[in-house]
Amino acid sequence: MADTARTRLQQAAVTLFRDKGFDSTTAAEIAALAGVTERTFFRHFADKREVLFDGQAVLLEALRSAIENVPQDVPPLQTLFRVFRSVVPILDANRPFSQPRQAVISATPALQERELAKMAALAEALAQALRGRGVTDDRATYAAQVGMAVFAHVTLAWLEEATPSLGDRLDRAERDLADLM
Amino acid sequence: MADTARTRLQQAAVTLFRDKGFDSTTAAEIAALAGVTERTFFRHFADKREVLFDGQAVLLEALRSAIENVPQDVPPLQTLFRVFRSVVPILDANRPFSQPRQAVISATPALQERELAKMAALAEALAQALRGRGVTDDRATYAAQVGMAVFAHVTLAWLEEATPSLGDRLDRAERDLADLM
DNA sequence: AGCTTGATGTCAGTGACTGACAAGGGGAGG
DNA sequence: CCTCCCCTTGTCAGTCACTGACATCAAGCT
Repeated sequence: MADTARTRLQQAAVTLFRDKGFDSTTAAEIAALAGVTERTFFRHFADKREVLFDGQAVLLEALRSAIENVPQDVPPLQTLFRVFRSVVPILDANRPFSQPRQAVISATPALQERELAKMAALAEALAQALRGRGVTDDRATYAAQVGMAVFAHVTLAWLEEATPSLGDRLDRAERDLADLM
Repeated sequence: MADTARTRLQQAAVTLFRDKGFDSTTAAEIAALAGVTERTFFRHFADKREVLFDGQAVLLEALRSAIENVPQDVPPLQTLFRVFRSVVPILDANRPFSQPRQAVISATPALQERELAKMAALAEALAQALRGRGVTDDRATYAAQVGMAVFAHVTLAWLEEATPSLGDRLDRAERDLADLM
């Protein structure tokens, strides 16, 4: 988290996106506010949207490793809920940063699109992990997608409104899901 | 489906994307092949990707109206599966067009991103419809997302490989889903 | 000191997309 | 038949996202 060009760019981006909106801030403006050139911006981030989606990589690794600590005999969906609960502390710690970021995303269709892509990647990673634990191909896909859908919806609601807590919301979601079947 | 500029643009786009790839075909090339100017392309489609995502609107309406014909007392997920089965004939009829289109999408990350966004919109529409039938807010969201995830996965697999039929695949998916819980 | 490596700056170019304005063609009403 | 109007398209100029090629410069290694 040093004061590197990369992190300055990320902070500048959130600030400008929040103040002027995503569409009407140029990559050059972000770079200027961060004290670098536009070219440097694109060296750090593949495109203008990507500047907001770095945490996903961290989250992905957290989820990947968390899944290892769940006994193999726990059924797939239940496994995922345990994994989600295990990353709650991380999300809690990041809420101050995540909240304004999510506000920007929620206000910008182009960014929501990217977020969906990231969620899909996360879901695919979870599915892979489940397959590694002996879950059938399709079932792993379904479990991962269902899990991610719930996880995304719950965290989004929790970023808009801090209470109830993430844990409580997950409990409730798990019950809702059970009712559904 | 007349021979309008719009449809010519769509056909030209699929052709060129298939032959040269999405990234290395320009909007101007598509327009030229369709016999119009680049400006006309962007009058018909908000952006270069959107030229491939028109059918979604038709599908959405089909799903919307199909849901009306399911008795209110059928539980949510089961409702959705009935709805999906009811649009199978439409999808069957469109397979010749959908298949090459999907091949292009599957080969292009930028297009997959857009497809996810369209699916999310479809899911939201289904959720709305379910809420209109008295399903609780969150449960409607979950049911719709679960349903769409399965529907998307099933149709994708079916576009890659025509047999088993869509109906059979839906049956199997429904069973897989039940197992999951 | 000399060399290498990684991050940054500079510059020129391509292509997606937009706004403003003009032009043509067919249909409705006189 | 003429005229007005609307809808679609063409033209042109401009902004901005993004890229490749090359130069610079500081930090660490030998």
